[in-house]
Amino acid sequence: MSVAMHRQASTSPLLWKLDSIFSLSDEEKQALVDLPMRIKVMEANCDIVRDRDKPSECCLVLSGLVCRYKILSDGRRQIMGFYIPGDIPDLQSLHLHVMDHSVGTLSTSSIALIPHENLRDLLGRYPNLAAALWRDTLIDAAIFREWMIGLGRRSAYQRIAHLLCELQVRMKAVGLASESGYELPLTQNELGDALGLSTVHVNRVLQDLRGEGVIVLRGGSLHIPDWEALQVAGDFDPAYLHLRR
Amino acid sequence: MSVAMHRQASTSPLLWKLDSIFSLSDEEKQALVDLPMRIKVMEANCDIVRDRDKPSECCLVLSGLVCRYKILSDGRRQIMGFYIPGDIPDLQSLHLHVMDHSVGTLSTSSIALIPHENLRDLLGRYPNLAAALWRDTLIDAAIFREWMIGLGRRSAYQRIAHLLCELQVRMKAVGLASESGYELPLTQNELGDALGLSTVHVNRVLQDLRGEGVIVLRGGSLHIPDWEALQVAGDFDPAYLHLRR
DNA sequence: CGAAGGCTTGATAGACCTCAAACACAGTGG
DNA sequence: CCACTGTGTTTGAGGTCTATCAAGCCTTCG
Repeated sequence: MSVAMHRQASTSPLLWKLDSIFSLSDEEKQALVDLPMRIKVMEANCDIVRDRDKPSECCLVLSGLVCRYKILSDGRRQIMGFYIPGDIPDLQSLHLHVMDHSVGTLSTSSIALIPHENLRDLLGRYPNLAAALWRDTLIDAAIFREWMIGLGRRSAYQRIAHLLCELQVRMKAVGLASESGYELPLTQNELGDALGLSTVHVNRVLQDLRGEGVIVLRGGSLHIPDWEALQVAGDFDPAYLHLRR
Repeated sequence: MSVAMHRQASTSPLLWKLDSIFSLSDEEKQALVDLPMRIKVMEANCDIVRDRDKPSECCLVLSGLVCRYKILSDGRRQIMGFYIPGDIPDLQSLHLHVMDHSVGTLSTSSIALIPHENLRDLLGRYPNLAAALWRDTLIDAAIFREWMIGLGRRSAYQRIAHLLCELQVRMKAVGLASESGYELPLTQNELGDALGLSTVHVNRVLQDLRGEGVIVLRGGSLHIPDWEALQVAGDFDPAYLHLRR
C-alpha cells in the first residue's frame, strides 16, 4: 500500500464523521488527508493521554473503542464519553493545555497522533475546517449535557437504553452500525462506570431489557430487534447529536 | 453617559472573564467593546432562548444569574449550568443552529444580545479572539464533565459543596465574590434541579453543612467561614476551570 | 486443567425520593 | 393595620431504587 493510500485509509473515518456534521470542500478534505500523523495500535485498557498531561498532539480514533474518564480521589471511576472511529477525543487539548481527565482504550484500537502545530497551521489556513472542528467540540459538549440529564434525572433502565441508542446513531453515522445493531465491546463494569451505576445493577437492568425483547446483547455484539421500542425505553431524541439530514 | 462609556460598561464583564482565561491585546479588547449589542433587562424566570429555537444572536450576561436547562418529557427539569456576568451561555449557537435546550434567567438580569453576523465577522478578523471564545466553550464543556462526575459518583453532600466551591471560584474570577462568599439567589428547588436531587433532600443536606459550620447561607447570600473545609467537603479541585494563574 | 475475568444471583443496607403538612416571610389589598 | 396570598423552607413518615457484600457460575485461554 502506498503512503498516499495509507493516509487516505487513515483519515477516512474522520472524513466520514465530519461529513455527518459539516459540509467540506474537496480541497479541505484533501488538506485533512495530507495531515502528517503517526499511527499507533494499542491494546485494550491503555491510556492515550492522562490526567494532568500536557499533550502536544491530538489523537484521532481509527478503529476500536476509546473512552474519556476520570479517577476520583476515592478510586472510583467515572467514564465521561465513548469515542468511535472518526472522533478526536482530545481535540480540546489544542486550547486547553493541561488535561483534566484521561483518555484510554476500551478495546484494541488504532490511533492516529496529529501534532498540534500541524493542526493549528491547517486551521489557520482553512477557516472552514476550524469551524468544522469547533462544531465538533460543541457537539461533544452537547453529548455531555445529555449524559448529565441521564445521570441526574433518568432511571438506570432509561440510562442504559439511552446510551445504546446514542451509540447506534453515532455508529451508523460513520458506517459502523447496520440498521439493527453494532459491535459493543464493553463490560458491564464499564457500562456502570459510564452511567453512574454498580455492575450488579447494570446486570439486572440488562436482563430486564433482554427479557422484554428490546435488545439482544451477547459477546460484545448488540442487536436491536425493535428500534422504536429502544428509543421509547431510553426517552431518546437524537436532536442533541446535531447530525445533518 | 456616552454611548462609548455605555458600551464599555456593558462589555466589561466579558473582558474580565476572558482575561481570566486568555491573554488578549488592547486592540482585540477594543474590538470586543465595539461590538454592536442590544441590552435587555429581564425579570427572574424568563427564557432567553428556548429548546428548538434557531437564534440569530448570542446573549452575554451583564448582571444577574442565568441557567441552562432542559425540561424532560415527564416535566422534570435538569439544570445544566449556571452563568454569571461575563459568560455567553449560548455561544454554541454560532455553530449549532438549533438549540437542544433552553437558557433562562434565575434572578433579574441584564443581557446583551450580539448578532451572530457581527460576532462571526469579528472572529474572522481576529483569529486570537476566535481562539479565546473556542477556549471558553471548551471550558464550558469541562464544567459539564465535572458536573457529570458529581451526578454520577458523588453524594448529595459532596455535590452541593462542590457546586458552592465552583461558583466561589468563578465569581471571584470576575470580581463578584469576596474572599469568603458571594450572592447566590437560588432556591433550594433550583439547586436540586441542578444537582439531580429533590428539594427536600437539598434542604436536609444544607442543614448538615450549616450545622457543621462549613457554610452560612441565608437570604440569597452565601458566606464561607472555612474555604478549606468546603473544598474538602466537595472534593473540589479547580483545575477543570482552566483559569490562568 | 487451572486460572482469570466477566456474568449472574441472593440477601441486606442505605441514600434519596415522595407525599403531606406545617411554618416563615414578603408583598398585596381592603 | 391586618388578614390574605404566594413562594420558599422545614419537618416527619414511609417507600423505592440502587449500592454493597458475598458467593457461585460460565467462558476463554494459556
